[in-house]
Amino acid sequence: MIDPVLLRENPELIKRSQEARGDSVEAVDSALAADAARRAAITSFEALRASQNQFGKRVASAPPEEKKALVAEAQSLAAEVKAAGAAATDAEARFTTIVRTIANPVIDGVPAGGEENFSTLRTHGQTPTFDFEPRDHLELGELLGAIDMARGAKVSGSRFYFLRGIGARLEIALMNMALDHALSAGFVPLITPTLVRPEIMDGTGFLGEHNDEVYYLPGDDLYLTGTSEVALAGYHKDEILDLSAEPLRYAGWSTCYRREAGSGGKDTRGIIRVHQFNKLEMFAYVLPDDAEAEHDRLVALQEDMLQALGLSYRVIDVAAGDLGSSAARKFDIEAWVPTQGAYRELTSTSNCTTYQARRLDIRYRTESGKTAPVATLNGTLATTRWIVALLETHQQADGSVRVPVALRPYLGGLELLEPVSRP
RNA sequence: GGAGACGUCGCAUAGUUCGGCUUAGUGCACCACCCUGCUAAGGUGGAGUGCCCUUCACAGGGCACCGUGGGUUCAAAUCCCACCGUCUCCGCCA
Repeated sequence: MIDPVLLRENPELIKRSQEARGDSVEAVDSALAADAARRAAITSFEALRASQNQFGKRVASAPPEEKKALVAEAQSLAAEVKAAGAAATDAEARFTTIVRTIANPVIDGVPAGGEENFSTLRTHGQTPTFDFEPRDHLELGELLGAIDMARGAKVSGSRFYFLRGIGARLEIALMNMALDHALSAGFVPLITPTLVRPEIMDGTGFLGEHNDEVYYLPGDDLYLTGTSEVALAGYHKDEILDLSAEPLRYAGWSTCYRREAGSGGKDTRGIIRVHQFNKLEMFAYVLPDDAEAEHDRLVALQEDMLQALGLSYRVIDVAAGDLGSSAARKFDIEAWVPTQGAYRELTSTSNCTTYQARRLDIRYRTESGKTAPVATLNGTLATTRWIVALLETHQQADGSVRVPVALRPYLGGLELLEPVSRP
């Protein structure tokens, strides 16, 4: 949720952000009007309530023979209070409904516009070239006995798969490498719940524009999370954190579930876009003033990983219209996928500033002793999808795949993935 | 799944029987000051969260909050209902 004080004091800033995102600018004026109505309703309710409280004291201390008359008098006042209370509640709800449609104001420098309006911050590594016709990740995965899409579909439907043999080991290796990297950067590992309550899902902002993407279990009123960010953000819900010494940093390890509802026909081959995958996610709770520096730090950690794996990539500053409501800025790292001749997203890191924390009521104490919402940030450190870039980038003419040096310790020293005879 | 107990201001608790004397008492911890040659002990005072109003500000006033949400009532921590959570016992269990 945006800061209501900012809304009141600097609506123009929010309007500019809405404009850059391609979201409703009028929503800002509606929210201002709803805020004024809400405050007026609260004020009149509280005045009535105060007089009712006073009256209650008179009734309590009145002699029995006067009580009856006083009670009769109080009844009409009670009705007024009730009506005013209901009006205040309604006005509050209307304000909340409108204000929650307004996305986090983007940070200066974020490019305006939609998906294609990103700006490239930097690229790293030569895009790989081959003196043979490169195989795509699924063909390689099948040769290596690593990926089994057909049986995944048999058991669970399209966009499901089995990782087997070296494929399964590869994923575990990647996750462990990422975990070690996170540990050395001071992150606390957390294996998170993947089923969460509605208020947690809602608090993290995933029931808004991502609603169609989320698996829901009506029998239990629980949601399957599409990223451990949800549980990691919910972890400190309703708490006042001490961030004075240093930020709280967590590395969440979880399976992620996504319906991929709007992506029919897109990326149907292989494990690029699937309903279930594993991810190691970084999450940081920091003081608002430190958020941008932390954001840079998260990207740097991601780049370390991609560089260690010998992948060619670019870092992009995602355009305002492609941000998602909670993020004030988002950096994606996209790795080169040779057979697609394109960069594909491997990581994403968002600075949600105080937007997510305000909804989840996660605060810290300022120097004056007041409470204020913290800033939250999140970012990918490894996912199943990385296998795609890894296999394609390091493949050789015979279908074997070289293992990057940094990954070898996680595969028992294995240097080469070789085709198996019996897939 | 069944039966029962419980959920109060950071922690521990009182208050719930019989609704108003609760602006929720007490102890510990915390902060400030006082006192004592130092320390310990003691004394006095302060202190929660959110929102609204007045104010340049300092500050002041008000409303709400006793797990959450409803209800009854002139009035709810207290009565009623639902839900959530914790614990105990029983049942079930890949």
